[in-house]
Amino acid sequence: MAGKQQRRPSHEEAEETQRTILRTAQKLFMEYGYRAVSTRQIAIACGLTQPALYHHFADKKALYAAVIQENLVETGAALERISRRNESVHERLRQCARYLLSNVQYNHSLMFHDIRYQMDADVQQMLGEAFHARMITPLSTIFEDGLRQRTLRDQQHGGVDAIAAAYLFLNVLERFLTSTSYRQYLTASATPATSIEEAEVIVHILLYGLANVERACPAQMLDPEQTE
Amino acid sequence: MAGKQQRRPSHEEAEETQRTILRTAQKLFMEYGYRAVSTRQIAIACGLTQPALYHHFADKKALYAAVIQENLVETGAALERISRRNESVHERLRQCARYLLSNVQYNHSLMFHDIRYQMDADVQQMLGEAFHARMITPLSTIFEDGLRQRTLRDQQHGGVDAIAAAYLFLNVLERFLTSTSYRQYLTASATPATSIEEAEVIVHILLYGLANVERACPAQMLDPEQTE
DNA sequence: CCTACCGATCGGTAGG
DNA sequence: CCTACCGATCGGTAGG
Repeated sequence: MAGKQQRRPSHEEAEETQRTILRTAQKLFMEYGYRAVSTRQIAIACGLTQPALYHHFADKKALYAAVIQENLVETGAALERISRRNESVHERLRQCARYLLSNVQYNHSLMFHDIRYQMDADVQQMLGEAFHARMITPLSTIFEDGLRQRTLRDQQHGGVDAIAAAYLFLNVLERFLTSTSYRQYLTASATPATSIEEAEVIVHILLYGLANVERACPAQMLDPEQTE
Repeated sequence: MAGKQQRRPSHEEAEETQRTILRTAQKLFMEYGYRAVSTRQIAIACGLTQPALYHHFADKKALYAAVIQENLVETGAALERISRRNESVHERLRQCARYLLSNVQYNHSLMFHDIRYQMDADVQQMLGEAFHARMITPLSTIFEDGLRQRTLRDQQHGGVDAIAAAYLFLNVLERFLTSTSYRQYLTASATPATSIEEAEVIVHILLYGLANVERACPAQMLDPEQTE
């Protein structure tokens, strides 16, 4: 197992190959989805033959799980770092939004769909926990700070709990990503925002909403009079 | 072509079969995605053999396009009806949210991904235009009313244009759908909201945000001082 | 609308 | 890490 002369790759080479596979597979899986990417496609993009992949990963599912896991760890580290900074809730959310808009190219919905429908139950469980620990937890600590400081509404005043806020934040972020891509291929409408501007708009809307506060009072809206 | 005795199905039977195929295919495509559903799976669920599908639809892509088209027309009719009512922006958005939460079981991200990566260019174009006409246009007319009345912020005051607002609305809606399903299988956290309650929460957050307005003033946030 | 069948492609294995 | 190859399944067609 220690590495033969020339035919067999050295330990370092094998490790580098593995990193190449992970990086390549990530790009393909995140763009096209699990089923739409074949093992041959990944291998060829890495300069390998298809069976060579099975030297590094047990099967296609294991490769996919490794890709997601690696991604969550990396993104999670960044979000945790930001969430611990000594800055306002608004500023930390803005920084998280910037990070995610710049560095996360994948579609969370697609990823979750693949995890749910293509992975086995044990892997689903594992990746679900990793997602919660790496993405939801750091974001929700920021929202908890806001709830504690009362700069955010609690559930009695039209707000949501910190966990739900974290999900909402991710959803709004992704939404913007997707809506610009809709628009690009639908009408090529002008949306020239940079990630920084986009992050600010998203956080602003999430915190303050679309309503003109001079005109409408949020408090009165909490008791809907179910008229159909 | 006028309909043979017993072997060949009558015109009416053929039409009913076609409706059955559309309904069945819709359920499967919307849940699992285009590639994950085989033509045999659809046929068996309809009580047919796989080649029989090709009597009603040219190929799998044409069937998928017909499913999406039918769906957009139906949903679009409901949204147009609501958008023309003589009620407040808030109330109409609430009703749209209720309708979509109750009647639209599909994942827009998945649908768009499939349209983008599995359909041919001409079908992409057609479905993209249908989506804009049936879903975005009715929603954006409601937001336009709000902008005209100045109950919604314009772009100079931290708002977005009516089209972007419509996309955002759909995104937030879908987000909530997805977040509850994340939570169901992640931690089984308590989120017992009905569609009606959920619709109200979503519209409220979209209009008024998560911030506690007694504490924070949205206006001052419009000039971000790019500190990293 | 069915039986029978095709070529292509898939994930994965044998064996070196 | 390659060559050679397998069984399964896919979308689609022929022909009645």
